[in-house]
Amino acid sequence: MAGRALLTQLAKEATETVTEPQFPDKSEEGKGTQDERESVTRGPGRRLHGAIAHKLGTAILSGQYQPGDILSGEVAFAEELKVSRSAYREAIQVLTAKGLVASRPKAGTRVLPRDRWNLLDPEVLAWAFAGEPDLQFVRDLFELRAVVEPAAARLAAQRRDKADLKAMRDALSAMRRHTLTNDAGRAADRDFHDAILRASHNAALLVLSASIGAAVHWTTRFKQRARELPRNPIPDHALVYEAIADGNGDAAAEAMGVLVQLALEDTASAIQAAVRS
Amino acid sequence: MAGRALLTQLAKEATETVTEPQFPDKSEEGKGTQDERESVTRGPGRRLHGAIAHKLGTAILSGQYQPGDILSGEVAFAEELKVSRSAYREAIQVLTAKGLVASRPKAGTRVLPRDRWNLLDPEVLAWAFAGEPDLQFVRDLFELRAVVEPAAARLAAQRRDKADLKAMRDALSAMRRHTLTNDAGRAADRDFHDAILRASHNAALLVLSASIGAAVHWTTRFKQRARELPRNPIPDHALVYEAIADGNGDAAAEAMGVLVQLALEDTASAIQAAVRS
DNA sequence: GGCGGAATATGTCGGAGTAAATATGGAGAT
DNA sequence: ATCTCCATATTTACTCCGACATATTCCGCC
Repeated sequence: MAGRALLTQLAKEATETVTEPQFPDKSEEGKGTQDERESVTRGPGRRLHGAIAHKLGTAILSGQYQPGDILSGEVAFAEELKVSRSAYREAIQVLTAKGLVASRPKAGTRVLPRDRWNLLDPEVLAWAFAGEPDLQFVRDLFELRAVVEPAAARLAAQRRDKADLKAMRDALSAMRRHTLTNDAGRAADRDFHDAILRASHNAALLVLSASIGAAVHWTTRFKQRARELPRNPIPDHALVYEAIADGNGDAAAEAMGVLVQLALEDTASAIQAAVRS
Repeated sequence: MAGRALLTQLAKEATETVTEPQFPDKSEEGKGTQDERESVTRGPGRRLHGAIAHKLGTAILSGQYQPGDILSGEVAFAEELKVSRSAYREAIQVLTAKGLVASRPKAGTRVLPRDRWNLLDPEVLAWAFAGEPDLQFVRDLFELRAVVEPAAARLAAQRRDKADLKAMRDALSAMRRHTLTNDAGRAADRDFHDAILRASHNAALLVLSASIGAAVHWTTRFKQRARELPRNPIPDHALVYEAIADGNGDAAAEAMGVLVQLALEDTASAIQAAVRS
């Protein structure tokens, strides 16, 4: 049962990518060379099929497998990964549920074309940003924010209740306390945007909060690298809050529009810097 | 092996979900009775775990299981369904991937709160509309359309290429030929909106096309019931096309805005009628 | 060229054993 | 006597294995 070695390696690679996003770990794709340091991190709470799904998902999102490619057969692939066929199959079911692959008897499991992928699924989003992110896709996500968030702010201005406003105030004060230079501050930023989406009282928009939040989180990594944080975002956020509190939908949409626009510019320049280096 | 009976029953139940937006198969099954229940009796390409996922998914979306509820254990539930634990587990993995449930050893499998559900996943959307649809959710989806589609039209006006315009023209002429009274016409309608989303050349927006398209498809069931189709939608659609062809983003967004607004009103009145009855 | 059988990969099954999280109980301290 | 803390027990999901069933595809046959 030497197969356990690779299993722990897989599990470690996939440590907590969804809820607590951290570095996508640069595990170097060590091929067969496995390191037998198992007891160090103990058993990561990760499930095996989740780890396999993560591995295959990132491989697909990074273009390692391209649409139309056919994966090796179940038995072969499972044996190669040193896992049982059951675990491999459950991982494939996850990928299938997210529209990444489809399998049919005799035909094998093939990667679906990109437009079938659920790119807004938080987990898929995490996989997309696990490696080198596609700059074009980052731009697309910001365009989505620029479309959705101002509209959500407008609705929020019309429908917010006291609890919504309190959530925004709390997030705002947390942002003031921690600033955006640390994790707590960035979490507060997410909470603020999430509170606005919630205040829109629209389930369909709220679902996008998870996707947008994930996108924001991953793109802030770029901003960190380029450690120029010239702008103080608090006044802009406060402006959005006050417009929503006043019930002024147009002003809220306008203020949120500039907010996203500024974030886009910051990120764009940060990406430029990253590309240049 | 007498358990097979329930299996085929499950498979049959799941045939109408049509998670393959690929080609709705232009033969259209011809059935005179306007779909109503297109359970074509035949459940061929359907997998067992897919059927179980459908059954549980609809049960959750319909509120039969509420957030926080704990499902019976694997062995018990699998035995109750007369399926193997493997099939049941693979179904659970699908639901987990879509954020509907989460399972942990000893704690069991519990239904997650609504805001963790991937409501925009096409399959989840289908489950949501499998039973009596939530009127509030329908309204939310139309608000999402009202937000996304005009913005997509504006981008499309700036970025469309010849192929995009051709796709729109083809869909438009197909709409003229078939009118919206039959499936072919409605499919052309979907194609038109899909072509616009594609012309925005934004992957994030395009993903919403599948969700929006599914939402449109399910809501049209209401419009069918209320068989009043007073408005001729062609001029409105043509207006959108011309604005995009002209590269006039503002006009395209404006025209698309009224289009969605009209669709919302039609659906609202149809729902009113349905509720009254 | 259409048709039917063989090959092959996915799909399904049942059981056994492992790992993890909760519940339980007891020992010691306050 | 009550509380805290820790070891243990138990329950449940997780993983593995080997076999059989089923559905497609492919190829030879008519």
